[in-house]
Amino acid sequence: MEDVEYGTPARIIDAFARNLKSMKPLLSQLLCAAVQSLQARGDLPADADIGVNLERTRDRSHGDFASNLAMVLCKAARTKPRELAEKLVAALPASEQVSRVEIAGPGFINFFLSPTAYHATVDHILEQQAAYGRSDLGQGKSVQVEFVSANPTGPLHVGHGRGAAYGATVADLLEAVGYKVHREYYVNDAGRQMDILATSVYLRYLDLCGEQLSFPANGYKGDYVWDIAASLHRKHADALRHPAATVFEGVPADEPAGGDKEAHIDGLTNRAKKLLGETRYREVFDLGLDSILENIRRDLEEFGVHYDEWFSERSLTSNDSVQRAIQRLRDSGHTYKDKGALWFRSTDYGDEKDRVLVRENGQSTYFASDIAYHMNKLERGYDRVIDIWGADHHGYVPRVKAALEALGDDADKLDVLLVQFAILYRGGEKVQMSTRSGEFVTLRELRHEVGNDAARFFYVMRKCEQHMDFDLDLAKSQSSDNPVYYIQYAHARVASVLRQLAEKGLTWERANGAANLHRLTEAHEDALLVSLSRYPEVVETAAVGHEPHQLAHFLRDLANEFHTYYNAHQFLVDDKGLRDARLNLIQAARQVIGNGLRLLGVSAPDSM
RNA sequence: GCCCCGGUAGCUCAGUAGGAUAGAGCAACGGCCUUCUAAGCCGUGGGUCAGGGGUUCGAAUCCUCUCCGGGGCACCA
Repeated sequence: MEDVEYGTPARIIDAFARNLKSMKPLLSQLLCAAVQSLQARGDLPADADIGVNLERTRDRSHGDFASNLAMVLCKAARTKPRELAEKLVAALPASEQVSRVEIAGPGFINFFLSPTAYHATVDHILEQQAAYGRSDLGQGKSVQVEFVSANPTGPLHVGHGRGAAYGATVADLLEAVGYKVHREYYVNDAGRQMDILATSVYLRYLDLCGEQLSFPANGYKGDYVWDIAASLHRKHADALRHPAATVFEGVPADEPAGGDKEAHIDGLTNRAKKLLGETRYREVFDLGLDSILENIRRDLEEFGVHYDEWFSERSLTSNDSVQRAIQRLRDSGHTYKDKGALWFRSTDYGDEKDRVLVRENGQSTYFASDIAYHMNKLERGYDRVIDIWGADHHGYVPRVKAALEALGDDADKLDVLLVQFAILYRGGEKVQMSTRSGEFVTLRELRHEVGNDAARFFYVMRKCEQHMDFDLDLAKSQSSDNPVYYIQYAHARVASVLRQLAEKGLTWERANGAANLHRLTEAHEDALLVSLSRYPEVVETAAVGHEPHQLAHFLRDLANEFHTYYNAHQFLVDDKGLRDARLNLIQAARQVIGNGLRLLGVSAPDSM
């Protein structure tokens, strides 16, 4: 290691730095200036690509930030990395925020920040409060985030919960870093599954009327179907009743009777439509749709997951979007007819096989609706479109992208984020679930069991492509083993200290604390200061990478540093200067923990 | 068969666009409460980063092959 004298003061850069909310951009500016001056002297080619080259050090002896710039650019400069590093360091403008610069190892440039820089962070946090950590990285670009979008054929279950928590947090993170976010739920309010729901409701209704019938193998068997049927019966009494024998007349046999369960349920749907007539059938259908959708909305709302728009699939048919999308694909020559169906030649765009747009029976497919929906999204002019799907839909990605390309749209504007399943564990045992039989744990049951805070946090604790083991016992436990309580407790502890202060008849003077920040020289205080200054970087990384787990882990670490500090040092000391400085620091910690938890949709209580 | 995701400490997982000695929490073991909440803190042990080969100054990270686990391959939604 060696110290190198570096350049002339550049007041412009420090003036700029005072307006910055975090330190990393300042150092990037300094490095840029150094590169430019080497370029001006001809020591570096003018087209040298700088890129991202600044990172937090893992080891404090390497300073606060390290840059591998010299190693990256040494080929272009045709010099050894360490020689280039020395030239770069010599060309670095001076800054109040930087106390020392070192060259180390193969050619790392290590930056040691001055205590002033960290003290400025505390001031920033206390001034900006809830705004600390927000940025304008996204520059107001618009992004649409579609998530959950579960079929309204039953209540949300724990699998949807992960998509809900993940999607909501990704959306909030993007908003925090300056994107204009539109949150949307795509309501599959058309199609065969909804017909099956309507038929299931109707059959349960007939049962309530006193008809004897055997419920179809492929019908929806959940209790909520009985509830909807009961509403239907309250409203219409026996007015919609037809003899079971009439309803089942001419319907193909069900599976248990050696028939085809699909043909059986479709046959029942057709009978229901015929016997009830268009209007009354639609009434049954809409009663099912509306009550389930209302249930889903309430569930998500209670979970702290809010939407700007509930987009109806049916609207795509009624306003001819589907027809228009299909027509555009036909006009551009990407379709063909085969076996009575209209096919989209998605294999031209890398899909495994071609896909049907319009079935032999004249009905357009779900895929056709989805093309129209994505066409609609892009027509609305978003800069980016994000779809969050369950991992079981991954095979669907290539064909949607293929369709967008065939339409002449920019498929790269679409990001599809796939969320893996969550497996629940209770008492060390896997909780068995089966959607078919209607035996699944609902999101509501989960929320009631472990609480919203734990559920939100646990769902985003793992990166989305990881299969997740959700430990219900841990989520419920009120101990330090539970990261949610651990973090919330740190927040509450600060509030508690301030209450103690008041009880002792003392007051906290922020300005005095700010003037005494140089008294914070303990190793624990230093560690806390570093973490607090990292927060904006963490939010940006988490937002840009769609990785809420980064924030969850950061908060756990920050809470740990706070608890460690709490145990090692008394805050409410007699020395007023030191006391106020410490109060500034821990209040800043409370603010950052609170800001982070809010982004994750978790509450930050002042007492527990 | 083809495609996607994963394989890091006994368990659950991080590892920030290849970087410096691979980390955390549980679990195990040993300590710390007359003092701001012990819902907390400190210490100890623990690793063939699934395995082989390659790319380069440098690989848990990139390429390739093999093995293991999960998921997907509809004129369903």
